[in-house]
Amino acid sequence: MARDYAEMEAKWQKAWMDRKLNESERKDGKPKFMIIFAYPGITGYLHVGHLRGYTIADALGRYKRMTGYNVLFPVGTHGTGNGCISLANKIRKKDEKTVDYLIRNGCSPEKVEKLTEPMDVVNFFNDVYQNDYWKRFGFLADWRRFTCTLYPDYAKFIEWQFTKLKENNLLIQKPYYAPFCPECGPVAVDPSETDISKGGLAETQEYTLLKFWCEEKKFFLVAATLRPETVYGQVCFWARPDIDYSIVEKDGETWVVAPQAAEKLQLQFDNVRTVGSVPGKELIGLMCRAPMLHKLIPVFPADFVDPNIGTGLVTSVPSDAPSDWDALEAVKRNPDLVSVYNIPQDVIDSVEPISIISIKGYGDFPAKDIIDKMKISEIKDPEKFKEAMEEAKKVVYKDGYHMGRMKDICGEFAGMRVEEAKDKMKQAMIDAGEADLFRDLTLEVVCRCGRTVHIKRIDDQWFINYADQKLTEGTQANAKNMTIYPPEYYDNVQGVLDWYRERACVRLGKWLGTKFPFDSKWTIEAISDSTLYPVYYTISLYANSGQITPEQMKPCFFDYVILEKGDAASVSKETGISADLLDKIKADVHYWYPLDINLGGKEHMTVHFPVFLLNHRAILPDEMQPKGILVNWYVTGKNKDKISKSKGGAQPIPGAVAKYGADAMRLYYAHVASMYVDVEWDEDVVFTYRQKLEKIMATVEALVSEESDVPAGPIDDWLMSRFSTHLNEIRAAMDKYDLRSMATVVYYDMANDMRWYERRGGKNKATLTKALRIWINAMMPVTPHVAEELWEIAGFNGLVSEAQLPEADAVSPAAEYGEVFLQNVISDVNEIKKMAKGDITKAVIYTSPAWKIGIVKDAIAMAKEGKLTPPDLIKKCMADENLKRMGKEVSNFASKTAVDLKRGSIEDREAIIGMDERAFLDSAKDFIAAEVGLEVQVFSADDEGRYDPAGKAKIAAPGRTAIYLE
RNA sequence: GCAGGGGUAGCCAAGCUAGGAAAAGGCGCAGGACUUAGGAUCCUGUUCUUAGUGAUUCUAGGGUUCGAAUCCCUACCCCUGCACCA
Repeated sequence: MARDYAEMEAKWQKAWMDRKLNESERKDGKPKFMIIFAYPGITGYLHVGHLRGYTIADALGRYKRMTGYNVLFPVGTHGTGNGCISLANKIRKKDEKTVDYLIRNGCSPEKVEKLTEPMDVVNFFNDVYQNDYWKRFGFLADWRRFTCTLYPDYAKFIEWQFTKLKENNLLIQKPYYAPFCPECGPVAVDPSETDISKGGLAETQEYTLLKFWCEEKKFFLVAATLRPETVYGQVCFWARPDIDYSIVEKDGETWVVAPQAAEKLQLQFDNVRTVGSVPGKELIGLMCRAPMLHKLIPVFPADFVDPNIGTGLVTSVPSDAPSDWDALEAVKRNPDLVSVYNIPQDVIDSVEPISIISIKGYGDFPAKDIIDKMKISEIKDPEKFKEAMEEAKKVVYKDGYHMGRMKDICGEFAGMRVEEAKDKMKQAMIDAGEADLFRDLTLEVVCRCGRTVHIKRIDDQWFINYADQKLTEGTQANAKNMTIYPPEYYDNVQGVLDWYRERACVRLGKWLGTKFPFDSKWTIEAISDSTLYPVYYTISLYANSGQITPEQMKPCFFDYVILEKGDAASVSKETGISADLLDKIKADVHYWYPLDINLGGKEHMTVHFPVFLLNHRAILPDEMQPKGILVNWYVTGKNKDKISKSKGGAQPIPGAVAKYGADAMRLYYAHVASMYVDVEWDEDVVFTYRQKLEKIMATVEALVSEESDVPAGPIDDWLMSRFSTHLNEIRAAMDKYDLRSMATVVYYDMANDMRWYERRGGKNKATLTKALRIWINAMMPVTPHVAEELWEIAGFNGLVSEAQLPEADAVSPAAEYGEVFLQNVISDVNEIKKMAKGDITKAVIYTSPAWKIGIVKDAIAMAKEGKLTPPDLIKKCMADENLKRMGKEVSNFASKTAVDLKRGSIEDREAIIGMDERAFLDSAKDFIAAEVGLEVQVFSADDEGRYDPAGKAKIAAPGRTAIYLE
């Protein structure tokens, strides 16, 4: 049967809106629950992966609604940064890829034309996120409170937040080295490439600049190295003969570096200027004095040197650097050295590798060893050769760092571990004026504007001092009192808070965001303006409705409504907001806060969540500290990588909803795996969830349209007990926010029970009505549209989204046990039937003899007194003359019973004993016969006239029938 | 490097913070029912063995225990985050 999901969804979404279910109002005295998901940054269209966490948040909110809470689930977006600026720029320039991307995701060409201003982009995506994603998924979010970090009222809130940080002495200034675009200012370099167009994997490395004095020319050749500990192994120096180098003046010294490096130096040091240039080939053959060694070494030509990396000059340590080893071998065979550069042969000959570091598993020259081991000399393809060299470098560096020890030749550093020597030698050379520090990126990084990004020193950078000890400890203490899932993160967050240091909180350049209130040349950066914001959702309602204006939202306003500082009259006077309204807002803030759950993707574990906690601790009082954090893992692409929003290719959300229906997607997210593992996106899996839902809908429809009304019997008791059990399971699971377990119960266990009830002939109207009310209600959090539809079909009043989940009745193990027993009998018969040879037409079932029941009863009684042991039980049995006559059979059974009872629960055993198996099976005889396809006879093992040709009956025990087939 | 997570049957995935069921559930596969064309539904089965209560399994190897997928140790392998990125 084809269902129009879109129509069904729209119908119920409208019904919810009409009833204003999503609009959360303070209800004094009613318990509240406030949940948010970490709002998304506006970087383009979202994909099916993002909806995982959002959907879970909505489902949790809905669950809380149906269990007595007044729920607030607000949403917003984060537009800070330059994503929207660059997107608008690209659109303005009609960048083909960008336009394509927009159109492919459903933006009309006319609309694309209009997205040329950053705020247009912001507003466009704010609309897309709310209307095309969240509303389509049926979220009961309070849209009236929607906020965006670029709204003027939000900015007022951020200004206030920073005022508070400053008052608390948590803002500090110090120099900082940042990736910097000459056009846009500092940029974020990270794999998601939000700010940049190339080089997201680049890292900032700290090089040691080594100064080599060249007496002949009166200048320093300056090399950059990552391994200052290897200076004792320097034997020569590499320069590119085919490029020109720059001569720069720095603090009265003359340095030679590649022109690219000269540019970078100017960004990181004062008083650097380029004063001339020198061709690389003129450097070849010069002798220069190596730092630390204080020995003259020759400059040799090398073409592996990259002028874009470091200084474009390299000191050579062939013993430990594979490329140096390789280049040295090559240069020694190069006749140009003598003929072109006039280097004396004895100088060339004197250059020999020096062994300086001993590493377990390597010989004197680790560089040579790794080259041999990886058989790099045999690689012909230049690209692959280069890659192999890189790999070799990494391996030998890493092994050297961890396992290496400095050899005796290394002066005062001899015997030290490399890890330790590295810093000490670096510092020694800096102190001696032979070295300096320099930072560079490992890859070329290009800003979204097209300019190349370099590291720049920024002197007056503002930081939030997250290293503050009191703040850290206070935050850690709060985190210990919070509900944090998964449990690993509960433990882990303590350590994360420990290593949190000062964090840059503002940046220069053209960025969207709030201006730094103490110096407007700075803009508050993206992480720092998204830490305390959940509390703002309690206020945004009033700004959005125009009851208060940004101009009125002065610090004293926030002080009053959030921190309860000041008095209404004077704040009212200063802001122009009526005292009544001030008090109303204040009451709202303190009704909804603290935040109960902040849910976000796992990427937030070391970024957003810690600063979220820290800022709350820094600014808000104890009673407003957050209560919970939930972390969700990703939906990944086929190759286990995160589905990238920028790279496209992922299923656009509106298409997926149209194809599978919102509820199938919701069920998929809730049930496909634990929240705490990554899931590979697979449309076929979503489809099976859709089928599952359709099956359930068909089942309910069939049950509702059932005409007959069979009187209630044991199977009705069974179903009611099962549903009570399930209600308990649901509540237990949701106490741990375990949506997946809850969904298993609702969509699988309960569905199976309904099917079994029907199979057993259950058709009692009252039972069905009660069961359906529970079942459909339990579906509401995960599949609200389907639940509403079924709720209506079943004839229940109102909206299920407003209904309260019934409390569980008492669970009856006895009522549940009968069916378990029955299923065991059937599966045993089937099992034996499979094994038996020949035609089987009849099954004879024997129930336990009375004496065994008696023994179990005795055993239970003894167990309850806590003195059940096999010998005692046997003794008691043997006191009975009738039992004694059966001897060994009795003692065997008794000891087995005693052991069994120690494991299983006594309640279950009592349920078994409490049942008249014979009567029960008699009543179910026809059902068994139909299930196994055999004629069925039932006897008690005690029946005198039983049919028992194989003598099977004696095997029968309570809970376990004996079976004979023929 | 620093910090952390994990290896479960053909696949996905529970269970493993409280040790006691060949190991939930789903998918896939096989057989059957129904009855038909739908990416159906419903039963049954899906380690080996066997007229059922047996044997061997949860990366590998040790250990603790009456008993371990679950606790401890070792090895191998995989993965994640790491700060002006939300």
